[in-house]
Amino acid sequence: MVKKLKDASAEERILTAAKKVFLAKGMSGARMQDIADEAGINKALVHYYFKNKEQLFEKIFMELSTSFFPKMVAIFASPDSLKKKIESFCSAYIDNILDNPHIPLFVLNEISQRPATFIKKVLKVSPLNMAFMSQQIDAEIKAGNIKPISAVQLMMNVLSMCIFPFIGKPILMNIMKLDEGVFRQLMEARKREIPKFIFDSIKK
Amino acid sequence: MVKKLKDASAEERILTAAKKVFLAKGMSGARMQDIADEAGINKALVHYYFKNKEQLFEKIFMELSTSFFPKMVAIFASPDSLKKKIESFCSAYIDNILDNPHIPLFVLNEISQRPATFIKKVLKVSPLNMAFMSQQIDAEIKAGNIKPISAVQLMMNVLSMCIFPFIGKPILMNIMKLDEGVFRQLMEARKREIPKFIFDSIKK
DNA sequence: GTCTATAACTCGATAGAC
DNA sequence: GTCTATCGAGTTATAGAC
Repeated sequence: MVKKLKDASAEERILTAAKKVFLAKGMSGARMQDIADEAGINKALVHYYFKNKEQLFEKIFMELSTSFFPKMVAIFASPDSLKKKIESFCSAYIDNILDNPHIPLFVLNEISQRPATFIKKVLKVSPLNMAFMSQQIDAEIKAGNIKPISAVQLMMNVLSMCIFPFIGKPILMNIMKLDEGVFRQLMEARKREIPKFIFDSIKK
Repeated sequence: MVKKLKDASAEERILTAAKKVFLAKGMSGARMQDIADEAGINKALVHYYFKNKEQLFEKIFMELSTSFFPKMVAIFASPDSLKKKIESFCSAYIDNILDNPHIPLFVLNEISQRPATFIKKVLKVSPLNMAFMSQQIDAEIKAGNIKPISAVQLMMNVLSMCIFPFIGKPILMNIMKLDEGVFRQLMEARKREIPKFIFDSIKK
């Protein structure tokens, strides 16, 4: 049975609140008081359930980063063609980010803040081996199916075009005179536009 | 006459130190003590030259954001062909970021934190009108020089591919097994690879 | 202009009543 | 399990000596 938010346990309400506050303000900008207020409970209770801010943050960070580094393995390790994989990835990944557009900036910012602390933890939970994908690209080139291109450059292009618009969203909306609705439509369209753009570039 | 850092005035040393500390930790993570230490002076002196943290931050933020939103106007408003402009932009802009690779994440993060506060200020100093560029793309399509593509999507692709690798640098280096030197080489190569990738895609 | 000392305040964390 | 009250460390900012 699905509980309403107000009926959720204190612990669940804290986690939901912490996710919202950390996403919006980051580790150093978030306040335990903000989280308690957002959860509608007392600050002391946050410490009752989670020993300290760091531990609560890490729990939220791991949860959010597994969303940002999703089960790409499933897509990338599949036996599909390169084209199919890139199409699947762009579509699934943009859909994924559309559900919570603040995750990319949050995750990349916190990782940049403390790479030694987080990169290993993140990649342990979401192993992201690009070697197979890289080999497949090289194989397609060798087979004469696509034009020569550096596999790393191509993978950077895919990731860049899918993720960056969400990171630069406020400024992009402003300089390109977009409103919230149009921005969303553009991102929906990118699920098809990016693969098209890529294969127009590398097809022979 | 160019002064050495140690000989620079206290005010200059504070600005240099503040730039370094804010870039590394952001507004909420930076400490006035960090800045004083980095400048090799007393904390009180920072307040003597700059009334408070907010004012010092804003000065640094404006300086760094004018580097992030550079004189694109000069490039975009030039009478050059679309191809020439995109080549010029990628080359100049990637060179620009290579000089201080932490600027993009810093600027985009602080803007996301307080869009209402900063977007107007930033765009007042660095007016970024994409309308002309957009019109030129549409004109090239109409003239039959390039394939049909949404101008906004194309501009997003250019910006994404130039900027994103610097934002995702720690994680990209890790999942693609790159070291610092190889990363730099890849970015140097992108100055040419991105325009090539784009025009392979949209040329007829 | 630069420093020491400290006031004023914020915030994470704990003690202890219920 | 949840609350009120408060401690104590850390931080911004100021006062005042030199």
